[in-house]
Amino acid sequence: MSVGSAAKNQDAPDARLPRYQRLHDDLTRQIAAGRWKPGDAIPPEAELAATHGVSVGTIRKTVDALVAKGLLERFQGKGTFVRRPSFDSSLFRFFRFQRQAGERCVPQSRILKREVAALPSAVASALDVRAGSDGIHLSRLRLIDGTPILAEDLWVPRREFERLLDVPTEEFGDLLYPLYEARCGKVVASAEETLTAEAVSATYARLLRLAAGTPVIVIERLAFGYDRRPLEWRRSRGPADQFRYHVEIR
Amino acid sequence: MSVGSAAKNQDAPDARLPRYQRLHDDLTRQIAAGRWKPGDAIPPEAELAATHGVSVGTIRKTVDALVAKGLLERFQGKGTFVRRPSFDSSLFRFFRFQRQAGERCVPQSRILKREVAALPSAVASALDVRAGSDGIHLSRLRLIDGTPILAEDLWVPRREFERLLDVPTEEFGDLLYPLYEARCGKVVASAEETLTAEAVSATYARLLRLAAGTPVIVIERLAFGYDRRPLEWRRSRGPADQFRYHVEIR
DNA sequence: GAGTGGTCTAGACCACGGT
DNA sequence: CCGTGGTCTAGACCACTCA
Repeated sequence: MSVGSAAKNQDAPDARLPRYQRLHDDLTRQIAAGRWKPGDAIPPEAELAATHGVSVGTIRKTVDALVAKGLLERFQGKGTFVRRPSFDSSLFRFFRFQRQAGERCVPQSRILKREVAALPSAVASALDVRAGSDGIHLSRLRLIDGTPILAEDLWVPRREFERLLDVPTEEFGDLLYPLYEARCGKVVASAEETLTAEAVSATYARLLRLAAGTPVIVIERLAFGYDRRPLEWRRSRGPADQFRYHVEIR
Repeated sequence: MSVGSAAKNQDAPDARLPRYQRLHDDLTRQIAAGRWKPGDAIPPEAELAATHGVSVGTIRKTVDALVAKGLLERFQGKGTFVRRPSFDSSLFRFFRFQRQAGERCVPQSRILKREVAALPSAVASALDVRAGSDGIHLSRLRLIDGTPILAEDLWVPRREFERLLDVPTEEFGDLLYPLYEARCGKVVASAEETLTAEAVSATYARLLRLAAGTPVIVIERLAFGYDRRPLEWRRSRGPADQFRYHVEIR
């Protein structure tokens, strides 16, 4: 009756953890590894229960947690699906550019520079890669109706995003995360942002067409994959009077 | 066998909602009403199950949700307790003033003004009270080591915070939320914040001892009670170079 | 109607905190 | 030791979707 089936897994993940925990890690790993693509349905709960040798209740507890984390999505009568992070909407929830009231739009993107260079040490550290390793650096400007709204500098590790170099920058499109997914198989699932503000520097004043000293919001974002490993670091600046950043606490 | 026991409750809360939902609302209401104070234990799960006529599993599902929402706290072997929102730490997570690295401190508070006046219409609307009703308005300055770090204007509805007028402003202390709780029985449990930035106006430049035009972060906060009803609205301004606001997305 | 998730039950056993 | 929450089960029945 004891659970001790002497199952010595080589990566020793279970040290008498509750089963729903192990299931959680297991499913997370499989999703991160791409066993099911975003939009795919995972097996029905009954099947998962059978294949994992646990009861449906335990499966439900695990899936509940993954749904809460935003990894999965449930639809009664249809199934449980890997969530495609509709990141683009949540990312821009803090802008207040609506053409018509309430309407969202994706700003146009113009790549200003793409280069391969050693990652700045702070960035390498944030991305959790060896100091001094190569990265791809992009500078881009984002505009709405031709008005610059955001100047961005971002880095990704070269090793994992090599294929980004195959695409002409004119063909990058307005959003990068779909490109990461299509070209490099990297799905951005979550992020951490740090906000501050400063008086605009000469460089960015020119880019954003602002008077010297105008306040700009500075947003640093570290984006993570399904497995919570960091993928991309970026710093964005935009005119403060265009920004409202909304947060719920607790 | 049907559940339709023709129970016409006068406030018609249940329109065939799942029981864990009704329990959830029920417990939330009782906590908000102060049946148990922060720090108190609620009855054990078995007892709740018995008194509510549901199984323990259903109680657990409900309590799980309340724990996730931060209303309750569980301790194995001890019980389930109403959480005292240790708001003071989470509220200040965005400052980067540490005297020593990593160390937090509560800024000193100096009340500059207290007055009774009709709530500005935008504030009345945010607080969900009749336009034109009386509010209490406080202006205060918050300092660290004597350096002004934050200038705040805040409003609460007079009706519910009348007793705030009994206390000399010199005795307000450095934190308001504990005062709200002690004097008015109002516990702040959550909040929404909106951030933006602007060039400092003459008034606030003087208060914060900044050069004219220095960028300041502007934080508007709407604070809620356990029952999610708005309690207080405030707007704070502080020098941008003192602020780092950290957020997790998704 | 077959298949899916959604709700709910009644009870077993475990782990922890106090006495 | 007892009372608490923590894990897990096996199965019932409901609600929804889709062919």
